[in-house]
Amino acid sequence: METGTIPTGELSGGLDLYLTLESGQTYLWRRDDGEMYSGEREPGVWYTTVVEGEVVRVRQRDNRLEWESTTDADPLVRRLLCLEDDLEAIVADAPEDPLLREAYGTHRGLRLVEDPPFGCLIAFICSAQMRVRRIHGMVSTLAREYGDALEWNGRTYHAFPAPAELARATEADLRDLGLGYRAPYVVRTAEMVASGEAHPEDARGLPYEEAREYLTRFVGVGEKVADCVLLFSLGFDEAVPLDTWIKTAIEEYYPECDGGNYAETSRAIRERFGVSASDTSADSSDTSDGGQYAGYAQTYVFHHLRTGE
DNA sequence: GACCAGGTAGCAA
DNA sequence: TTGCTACATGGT
Repeated sequence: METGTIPTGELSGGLDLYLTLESGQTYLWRRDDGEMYSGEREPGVWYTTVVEGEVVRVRQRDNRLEWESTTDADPLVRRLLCLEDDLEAIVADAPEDPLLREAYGTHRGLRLVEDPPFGCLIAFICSAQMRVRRIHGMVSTLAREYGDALEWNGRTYHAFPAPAELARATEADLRDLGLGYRAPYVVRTAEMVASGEAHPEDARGLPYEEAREYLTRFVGVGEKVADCVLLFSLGFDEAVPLDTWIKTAIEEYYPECDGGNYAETSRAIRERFGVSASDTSADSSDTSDGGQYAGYAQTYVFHHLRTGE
């Protein structure tokens, strides 16, 4: 077993592991006490995931992030939890806006995550019309039933299934596991990836809106789920998934951002939530749409409104 | 028993 | 394109 420690005081903007892993961004971690997404914070509890065949466990105690793993997981932990993001600057540069200020101010240390693309894709296909706790339950079930089991330190951990493993399932199988109408979406998308027809990773190099369009080719993936995959897996931190909570926020706080359809509303809210290019770069050759870090704002607002905390 | 949850596919106009 | 509606399931 390899272990390591990362002092969270050295991270810009700090880290709150509980908020980061239980704010509804990721469904690929499991809490040792089984109370993931119970809404109850459990200081010092271990969270585990399996990435690329390696078990990775993390916990936060005092001012340290401790990890243990089957491999040297320091770089992996930093990547999965976006520990290199300059969170202090992201918060400081965020637009002056009452709701954003309140959300950012209330949930210090909440970071984005960078999940493996396939697991993220399937998790958010499952997320349709579903509460976060049940999404986590579904993903855990898929891992238990179809994922590789790893024995380590006397415990069994299940990886999220590879595309080919999940593609072995039938629609009926997944309905029996409680996926409901999402069952055929999961099977067909797994088949698309397993066959090589398309892979969510292929969206990574594209311009943001093209990347979102690319992902909607997967069955069960519309614009909102595509935005989730872009934000929580593929590094598009300008993506703002327009879910029920954000739509409510737009109605109540930013009615002028309602463009009548997803694409236009998305543009407007990214502009509203993001750091404009001129704030972050003196280089006028930056051709991005702007809205940088709008996804951070989205994640804070989502968590803030959903939990009412 | 409604109502709702990190929506999407399929179809009509 | 835009605007319905059906779709599973479990919790409140």
